[in-house]
Amino acid sequence: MENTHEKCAKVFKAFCDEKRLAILELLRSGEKCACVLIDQMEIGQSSLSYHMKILCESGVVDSRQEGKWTHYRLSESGSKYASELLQQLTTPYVEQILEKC
Amino acid sequence: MENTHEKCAKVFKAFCDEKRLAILELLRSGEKCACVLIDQMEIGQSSLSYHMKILCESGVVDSRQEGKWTHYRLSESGSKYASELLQQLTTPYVEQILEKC
DNA sequence: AAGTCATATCAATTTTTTTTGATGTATTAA
DNA sequence: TTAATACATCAAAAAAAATTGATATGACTT
Repeated sequence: MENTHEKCAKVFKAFCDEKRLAILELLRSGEKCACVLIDQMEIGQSSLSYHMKILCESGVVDSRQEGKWTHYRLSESGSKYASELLQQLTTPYVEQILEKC
Repeated sequence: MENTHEKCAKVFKAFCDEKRLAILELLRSGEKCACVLIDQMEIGQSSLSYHMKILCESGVVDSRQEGKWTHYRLSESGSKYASELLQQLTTPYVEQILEKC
């Protein structure tokens, strides 16, 4: 049960950091390889790798290996999942009031 | 522009921590005062206060003072805003391809 | 096979977040 | 007016996250 919150928190880690938001913004315009992201983000190589891992673990980003390059892109299914989760987390839960017969 | 990411990240801080997710879950069943949350969360008073501040700053939670009590509840407008933001952040941006005449 | 390139991972350090205990401030109760 | 309650805020400590530099790995190149 508490593990649920841990997994859930992991999804939103993608969005709670400025740099990761900037990366997501770059990915909105299409798949990018790590080297391009490093250039555009002005960030160290291992630092980018760290953030990409968090983004992939959130499910919001997918990666694809092509030779020595790694390409990253937004995951449609992951985004949909995050969106549904957010919805669920913020929707009031109304206890069913049982009417007397 | 970069300030945008900072503000945006703030919204999702509400959801990237296990304890805050647990608090949100409690609030789904209706407004609660701090003392009730402290009881149910098994958390220190100042620690709860800290988390409630983050939740309120995210806009997802509203607070209401009543005498010496502070009541917290989910904000419908804040939740909607978070949801729209998430949508925007994960929607591919397709550059308009101008067709030749 | 040896060298180079793209990236992941590791350990150490720095920075940020969270917790804790103490203190301050209203508000209500006696 | 004194005491108690409910909470915010502060400063110090602890814990977690992020950055950095070094090293490792696996693919292409020569």
